[in-house]
Amino acid sequence: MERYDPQAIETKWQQVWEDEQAFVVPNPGPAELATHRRETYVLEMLPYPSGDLHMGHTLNYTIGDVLSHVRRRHGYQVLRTMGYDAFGLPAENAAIREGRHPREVTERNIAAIREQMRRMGWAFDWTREVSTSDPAYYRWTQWLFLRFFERGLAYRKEAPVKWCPNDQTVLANEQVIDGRCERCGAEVEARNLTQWFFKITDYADALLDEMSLLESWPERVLTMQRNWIGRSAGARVVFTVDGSGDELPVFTTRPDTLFGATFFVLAPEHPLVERLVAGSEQEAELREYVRHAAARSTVEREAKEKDGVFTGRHAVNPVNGERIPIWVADYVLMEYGTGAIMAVPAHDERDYAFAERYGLEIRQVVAPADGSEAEGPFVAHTDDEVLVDSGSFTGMPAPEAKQAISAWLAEQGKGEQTIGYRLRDWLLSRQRYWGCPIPIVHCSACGEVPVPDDELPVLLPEVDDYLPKGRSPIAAAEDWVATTCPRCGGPAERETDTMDTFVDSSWYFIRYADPHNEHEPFSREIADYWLPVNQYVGGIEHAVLHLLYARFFTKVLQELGYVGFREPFLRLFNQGMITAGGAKMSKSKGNVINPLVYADRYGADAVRLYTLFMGPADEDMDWQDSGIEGVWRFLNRLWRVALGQIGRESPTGLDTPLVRKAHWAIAKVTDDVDRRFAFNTPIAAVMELVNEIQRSPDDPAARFAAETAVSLIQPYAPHVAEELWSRLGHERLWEHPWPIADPALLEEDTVEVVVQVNGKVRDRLHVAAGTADEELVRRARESERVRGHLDGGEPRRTVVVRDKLVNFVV
RNA sequence: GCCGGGGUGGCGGAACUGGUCAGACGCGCCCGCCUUAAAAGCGGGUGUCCCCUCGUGGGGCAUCUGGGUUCGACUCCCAGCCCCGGCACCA
Repeated sequence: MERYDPQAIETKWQQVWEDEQAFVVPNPGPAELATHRRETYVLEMLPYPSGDLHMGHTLNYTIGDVLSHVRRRHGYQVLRTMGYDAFGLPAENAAIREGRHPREVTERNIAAIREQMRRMGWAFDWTREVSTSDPAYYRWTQWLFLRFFERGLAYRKEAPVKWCPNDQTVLANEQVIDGRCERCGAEVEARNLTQWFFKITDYADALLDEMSLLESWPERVLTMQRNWIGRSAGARVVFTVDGSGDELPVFTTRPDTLFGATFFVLAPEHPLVERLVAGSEQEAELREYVRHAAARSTVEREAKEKDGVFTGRHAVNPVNGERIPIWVADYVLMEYGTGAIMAVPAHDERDYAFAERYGLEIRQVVAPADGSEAEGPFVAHTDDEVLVDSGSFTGMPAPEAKQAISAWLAEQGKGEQTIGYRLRDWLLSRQRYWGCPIPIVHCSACGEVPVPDDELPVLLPEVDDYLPKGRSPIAAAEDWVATTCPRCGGPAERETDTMDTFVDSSWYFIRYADPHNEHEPFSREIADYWLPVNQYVGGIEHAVLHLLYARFFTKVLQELGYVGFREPFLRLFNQGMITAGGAKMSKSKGNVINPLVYADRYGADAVRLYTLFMGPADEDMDWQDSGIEGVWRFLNRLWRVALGQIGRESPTGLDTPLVRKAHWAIAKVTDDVDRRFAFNTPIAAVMELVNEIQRSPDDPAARFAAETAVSLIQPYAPHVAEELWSRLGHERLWEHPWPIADPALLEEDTVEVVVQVNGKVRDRLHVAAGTADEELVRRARESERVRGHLDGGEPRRTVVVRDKLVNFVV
């Protein structure tokens, strides 16, 4: 018999699919737009095009492939394509290293990864491919930016960044180690830079509340997004600086503890610090503390013990006029709330630790209603607490006091009830070359002026050096920077920052619907036809940023009238990580598994099959070479079993054990994929079927069973399935209707009923399905084995589950 | 610390809404067939302990630990231990 030769088979069918445009799905015509076909959109996260396809991609796209093949064969038009998140730092670094243009590096990598993806046989509509670094794409990223700008959702403000004075570059938090630059070791400085932001904070509530519109997202992702947004109800309370009367607003979730505020703390970055200490005896010490705090990484700030410096000044508590000392301490963050807190050491652990260290007063103002004493900070927060030592609010239950004190403050004009968020605006400026240019012109007369739509795209200029030198590398292109103001015609300068690549990937899934549109980013009709995405598949690492930004973009686009939906991704599936030897794959560990190496040895089908057979796709899985050999053997067995059926009859209307096994497998595979998102157990089911066929050479339904096995394995191993299908005399399995299990063949005529005594199985009965309870009990009591365990006594109780068991309790 | 997910044979895992002696499927290992031999393939066995008249025998114990609910628990509840992931001076 001819041997299974995956390489030849895979090359052959990949060519057929390409020639036949098998997975190309055209956009609907005007008539179809109105009626809506049976369509669905399966999307996998846009890959960054590094040169090599890795295991994460392989798992991601194989899951998507199974889902889309099954849906296509259920009769859906399936939109599914591929693209590249092609801007970004790695290409820029490679370009610097290799002395080439980032575009060249990126194009080379795209060509390589595209080839590798084709080698794996994934069914994408390649005619819809997009690349975010393509001017035909980023033109529309710029166009969308301008719409955000017009709406006041893109704005500039000064924001502190970590700065390496030696490398002349902005550092991300994770690039700062012990206050020093990760690369050169220079002491990091804080620096203020005017940068672009998106006003995502305006959408904090929508991003939280509209989670209810999602059909099925993993709970852990929703939780992470909720925590990230961090909404908490509280009050704004305005303290004042004693003497100057400067206002010091704070945000607190515990207005009920206002009478317990015994000191006040400012973040080191707080703008008022400078003025408070100017000329005081604490000035030198404070400056030193502030300078040091600024250079510290957040990680370091968290790890160290709480410390701070007294400013010598005092704040006035609006509720009782009390003077309390103002300290500066880096446990207060400028980014959250107002950058200042009222410290209530009796009811907050951090304030308590600080107060203990510096001997500050600790005054309890909330107590359990039962009068019990608390040790340390009393932070317990239950509904049966009452206020003590709190002026006219004394004795009031804490929840009520929160309202009452907030209301009182509002009356006095000293505060109000409010809501705080952890979420901050999205800083989108990057002082980098390889990104989408921000289409803004700075004019000394007119200010920030948008580049007119008909001048888009603003193309990246050519420069010699991609290293940042205290400003974006683009700034070196002086001829490009110098321009005229679109509004007044006077001399002006182009914005030289580029956009965060998360902007590029916040709308690509809509572009996929209408990728060649030259007049607009996408047609609303076509977008609304395909979207929202029915099934999104990707890694958990994007649980917050990408998914949150894409949700934000979609809401804005809906409000601008460009799309008719509020949420982009109705269902989300997060795949687990594939490890090797129990450890995350990394070059430094030398344990990277290259899927292409295995595809060369065992074929792409075996690699696809094994990545899903390893375990539940949403959990981490460990790669084992012996495992892929197992699926390789299975494919060989399937090959022999199927070829053995060529020329054999396939009578209809049979009811044999193999027919029943085949229908069982159909039901199992279909339910597992469609309902459970389980991809490992369907493979096991087909294995069982194939084993069964092999053991029943004389069953007249052997051919039917073999064809069913081939049909069911197609979404996983499409090449070998297609080859066998064609050798069995059929064609185009990829569009052949998905098999349907016959319910009559799933029901068993006779069932095995277990007979238990006190929950322990003592015998088994083979009876007709649906046998009446009384009959079951009668037969069970006749059993020798059961009688032995009943000891002649009468059962105290008898439990019967029809078709399953009889349990005697004695 | 908080949030989320886990803990089942030698290994990866199955058991979906509490119900057929838990362990499908695959790996590994053992025995056999085929072969001059090997590879491949095929057949059989494989949680653990005990008893025996050794068989298509009988029994005990087993899903991290300890309790509980139930006729019946891998599955539900309580307490604890361990592992993985995420977040975190968030006021």
